[in-house]
Amino acid sequence: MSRYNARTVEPKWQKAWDDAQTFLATRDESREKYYVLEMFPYPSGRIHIGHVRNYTMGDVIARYKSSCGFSVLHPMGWDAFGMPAENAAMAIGGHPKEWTYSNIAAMRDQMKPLGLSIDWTREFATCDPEYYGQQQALFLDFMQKGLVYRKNATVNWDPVDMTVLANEQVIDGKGWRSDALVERRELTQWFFKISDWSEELLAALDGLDNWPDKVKLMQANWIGKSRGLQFGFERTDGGDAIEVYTTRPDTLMGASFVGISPDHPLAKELEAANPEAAAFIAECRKGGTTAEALETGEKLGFDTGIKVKHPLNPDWELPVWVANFILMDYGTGAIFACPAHDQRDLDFCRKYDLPVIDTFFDLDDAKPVETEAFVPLKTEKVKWVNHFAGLDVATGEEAVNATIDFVETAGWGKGVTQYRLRDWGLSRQRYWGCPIPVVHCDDCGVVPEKKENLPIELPDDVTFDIPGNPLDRHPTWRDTPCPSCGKAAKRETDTMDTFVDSSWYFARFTSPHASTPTNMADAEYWMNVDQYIGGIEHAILHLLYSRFFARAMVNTGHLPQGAEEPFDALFTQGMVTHEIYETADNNGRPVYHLPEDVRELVLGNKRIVMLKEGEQVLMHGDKDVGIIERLRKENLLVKVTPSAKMSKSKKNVVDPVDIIDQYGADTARWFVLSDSPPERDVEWTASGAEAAWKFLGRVWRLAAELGDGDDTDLDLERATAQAIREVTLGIETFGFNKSVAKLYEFANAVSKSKAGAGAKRKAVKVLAQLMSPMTPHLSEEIWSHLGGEGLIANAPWPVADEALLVQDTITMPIQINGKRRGEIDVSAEASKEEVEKLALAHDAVIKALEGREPKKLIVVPGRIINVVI
RNA sequence: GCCCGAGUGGUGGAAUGGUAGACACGACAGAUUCAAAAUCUGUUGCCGAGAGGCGUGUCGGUUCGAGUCCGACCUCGGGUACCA
Repeated sequence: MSRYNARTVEPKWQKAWDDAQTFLATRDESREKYYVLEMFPYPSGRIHIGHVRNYTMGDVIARYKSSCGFSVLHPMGWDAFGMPAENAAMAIGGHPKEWTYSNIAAMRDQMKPLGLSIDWTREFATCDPEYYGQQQALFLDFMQKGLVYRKNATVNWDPVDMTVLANEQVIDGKGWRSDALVERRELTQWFFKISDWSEELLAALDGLDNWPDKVKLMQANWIGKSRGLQFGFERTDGGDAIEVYTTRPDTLMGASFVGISPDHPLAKELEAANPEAAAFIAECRKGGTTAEALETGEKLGFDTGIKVKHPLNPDWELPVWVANFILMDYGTGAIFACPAHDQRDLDFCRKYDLPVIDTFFDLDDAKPVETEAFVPLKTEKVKWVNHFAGLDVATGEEAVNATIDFVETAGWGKGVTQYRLRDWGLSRQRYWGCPIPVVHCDDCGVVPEKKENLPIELPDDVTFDIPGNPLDRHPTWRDTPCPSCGKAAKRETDTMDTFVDSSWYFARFTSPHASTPTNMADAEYWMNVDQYIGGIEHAILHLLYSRFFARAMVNTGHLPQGAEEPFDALFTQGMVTHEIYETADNNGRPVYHLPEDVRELVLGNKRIVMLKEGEQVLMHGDKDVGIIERLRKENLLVKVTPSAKMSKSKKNVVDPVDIIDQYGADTARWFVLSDSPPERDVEWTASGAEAAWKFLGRVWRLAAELGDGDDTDLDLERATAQAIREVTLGIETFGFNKSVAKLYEFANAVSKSKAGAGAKRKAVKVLAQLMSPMTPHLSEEIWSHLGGEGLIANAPWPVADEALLVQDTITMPIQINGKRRGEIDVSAEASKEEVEKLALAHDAVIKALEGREPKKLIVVPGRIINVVI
């Protein structure tokens, strides 16, 4: 009896699947299709345990659906453009292209041994000219439909490196390399008109029945539909009125000042004319562009000296301030502040000594606002003070509507629906991305490139020794004749946001080598993605952009009608987290280390984590308290920060290759599916892999030691039927951990059963089948050992015998006052009255009643009995 | 700051508003062994000798009955438009 040897068994079955082209996706009109897709990975160079978890889940679905008779599409590719490749080129030399393709090769080599049921003939990388050339064709078609335009937008500008920084590269408002204070600077950028679809993208969320509610809620909040009032404040100096947008027009009587964004046209006028204003606005431009930086930073204001008239009382003048927390992108870039009912406005007014005026109170507590703004829910009734539209007691919602009606009738403002969603800025001043296929001509202006000239390929002869975009300083790449007039002209040097690459790859997989972005017949057959699987971190941007792209592609004839929502069902799996190990460089900035590069020792009750090299600093068997000091001096002492999402930049990643080498792919697969519910984050620890391995060994022995026979066993048949039902249910509801638990139970039941070999044989064959989506190699081996026909991968999914699932007696717990005090066995057909009678005859009930009548007797059929005394 | 989640034994976790802790890890005890590994069997939420009591982040509420529903809070995680 040989031991199960994954090292020889796994490659054997992988070769068998390859030879039989088991996972080749074919457009078979006679069969129903099933498209399962996991979010494709960024080729960082190594797969991590999170990838294994993600792709194993998709593989379980793909293999299960295939067993159920579907024609399955399960592709894989690489989200290959992006900053890390350029960073690597800067840090270690070399070229982003070589770095990326060698990473892809390495990761493919690490993934293949997992035995995933992927159709590798469809593989592509977004940095393949064949792919990004088609993306450029899409861009041109979008452009022709008016879905692309240019406007100014702010970027993070590093004044020392003279380059644009990504938000991630701005640390505490400073450039990551130069350490210089970052400035907000305006650049002309390319945009997709996603805002044309704001209402549509919001409304269509309702139809996404198989998406998690939390994702739909996040997207709805992100789109941020609001109804408010827009009107102008007349200036006392006769200048242009200041248009404001407010979602709380009902608080107009509590207005304290009018605030404008530092990027507001009026602010720019003042900047040119008034040195004090210019100094303040320069101050506002310091720091990064993120909403988080703006919201959490200190709120600063500047009194322009300009006054406006209150629209309801021409004698009431309000000052105009420039305030750094007002966004030019939202509404009109100007607001009025009502400090009594907005905490941020209140803090600002207290700081600059501006008035605070209450406009409404709690129904039974008319307490003036001091340091805490009164901000009840908009659905809560409040008591108004002198409301101009004649309100007394009303909710905020009613008040807003009444106010808009009042103002519209009076004619000095109008109700406006706004969306928070902004157009998608896709320009990046970087090399390693898809070139934007347009040409700048002195005579013709901005001209789209001709489709026959696509792909516009990136030049290979570039260097990364100095900061900035290598395309800008390339000697010849920019030079090209104008596609319109033929005169010498210059190429656009901006490349596309990598979110563009990932916004249509799912469509490209349906026909990955077509000479147009998609092939309609293939797209018609394979779209939509039936099950999309990926991280919750993509809940907003990637998924929203993809929804927009699908609409734009339907609009431009690249996808069929009905593909507007490209993902029928979405599952967001949790992240695999790990502690972060950190030391500091000479400038005190953090340096991160891989888990495999640190060592841990326990000194008394203290856990010390150090770099691997630290072992040399220590003496053999060192228990000295001076260790910490010595390690600190050598900068080998590691600071441990709590678990976070595994990310290459923080280096808190675990290499699954070790587990695969040691135990095999099936163990790794079984391990990542066990225990943790797929949607929840899981803290990675090394223990557990061994347990998975032991279990698989047990299942193998169970099969290998079986004799022959034609006996049957009713208990085993019952257990089999139950296992089929539960495991199937687990797979269909993404409860893989529950399927795994059920399989443990089933395997234990078989191994403990006293039934004959024939009965056990039947049970083990089903066990192998039920395990096959999770541990495909072991299952094939058992299947072939037990004389199963063909590949288990091609065997139809087992069906439970319903008759065996019916129970004739039920155990019902008896509660007394909600606490469990006993149980009774009743027939499944027992009437409520019979159950009541049996319950009242139970010892514990008689004892508790002491001869009295129960106050209440609750019988939930088949469930529980509660006696209330 | 704002939006969205999560919190249950020593650990990962299970539980259509209906027996809290399924299943597994670990630990402990035993069998086997010259011994160990492997394997197998059993015990294992906490307090208590026991009867019993207490237990799902904290506080409050709804209910015959709350891990589950509602309100407030605490902690951790994700997103926050140039990380992917």
